[in-house]
Amino acid sequence: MSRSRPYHHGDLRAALLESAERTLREKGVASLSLRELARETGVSHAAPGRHFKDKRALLDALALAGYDRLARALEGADDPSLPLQPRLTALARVYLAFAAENAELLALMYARKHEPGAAEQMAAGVDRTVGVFDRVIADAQRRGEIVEADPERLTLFTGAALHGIAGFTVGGILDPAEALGMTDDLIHHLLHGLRPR
Amino acid sequence: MSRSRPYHHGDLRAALLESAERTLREKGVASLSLRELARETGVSHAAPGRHFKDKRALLDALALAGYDRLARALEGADDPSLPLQPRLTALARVYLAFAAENAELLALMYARKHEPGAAEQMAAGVDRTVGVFDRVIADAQRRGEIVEADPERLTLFTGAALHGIAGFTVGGILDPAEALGMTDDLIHHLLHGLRPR
DNA sequence: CATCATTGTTGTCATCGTCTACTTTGAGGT
DNA sequence: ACCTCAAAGTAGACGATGACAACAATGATG
Repeated sequence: MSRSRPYHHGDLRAALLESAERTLREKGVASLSLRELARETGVSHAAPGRHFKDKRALLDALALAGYDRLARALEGADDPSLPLQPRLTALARVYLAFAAENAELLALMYARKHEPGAAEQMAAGVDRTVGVFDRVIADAQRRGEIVEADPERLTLFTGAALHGIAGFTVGGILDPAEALGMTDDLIHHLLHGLRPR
Repeated sequence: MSRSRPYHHGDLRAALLESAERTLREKGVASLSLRELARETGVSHAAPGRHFKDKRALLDALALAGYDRLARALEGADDPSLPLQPRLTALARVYLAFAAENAELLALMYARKHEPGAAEQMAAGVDRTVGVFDRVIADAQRRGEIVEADPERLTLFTGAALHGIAGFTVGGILDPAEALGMTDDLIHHLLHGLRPR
């Protein structure tokens, strides 16, 4: 007796998200279709509509989950007892590794277009990620390890340096492994500047 | 007598590209359809196929044109007689302004997926853009204005800082005007580092 | 002026996202 | 134990899209 799948899936929402992330990783966002997703999951083509109002809603959910994973990884890798340079280098490595392993997802996370409601949640995700770096900068400034200047701006610049390198790897301009390999150097130049001392 | 348009358009390819870029700027890449483009241009839905094998081929052409404009702007703004800091600041301003005015296009330019053939041309576009910064760094290093280190890597880091900020504005995290306003500061910190001297 | 590659056109196809109407299911109240 | 009913799934339809094929107009070249 082919015990055909029960009418109700159980946790279709999670299954869809999981399948979507795999497709995203393997074939890119362009070839991610709700119908194909439904097929893979063994439900009808309209079933995803019960859990995601839109295709964008699904992508937003994916991005949100991405922010959560990234923030967790960063928070887990932050050791406040370390001096500035090694502390920041460790975080940079985590960020660049995440970028290398989740290139398409990261693009989604930083994408402009979101569902009206999700924009705020997205901002929260950004804040949580940025928060880690904020603390590092603030701590360092308190210890006099960093120049006196608007800390928010310093965080932004630090983030920009990382995000820029990540963007190069995502775009295929830079090999991910190579990017990881130059992390030490990147943080060194960020802290010491390009000018001779 | 409605002198109906001649059978041959004259320069459909250029017209399509122009129309495509306007749509890209106004409504984003997601709502850019070949058929809609054909309608706007007053040709049949299959006509674009004569000039662009693919939708991606059109997007690639758009990106290529973008690289050309960006490189021109940078090359035009580079004044080799200036000392490092103002020279680099001027270039940074041009880059950030381009990013602000061509957000969607820039995303296309840095996109991963390109038509097999176009990838090399794309790389050439990157090289030309990077070349400007390469020269600045090399000149400065020759004059001792910059630390002794692999110049290619220094260029990469400089580009990363800029690209990161640009990415933030493209993603809507940072206001374009605000980004432009902090250009001086950005270059200052890039050159002098975050550590106190 | 005949030829014929270019550049258009029309028609068709599979796929997609979304909507609506219908069906199955199972949890909660009585 | 039964009823009710909202949640979650299904089937079918619609309009739009990208791609392709077969055909038609055009105009440059010989």
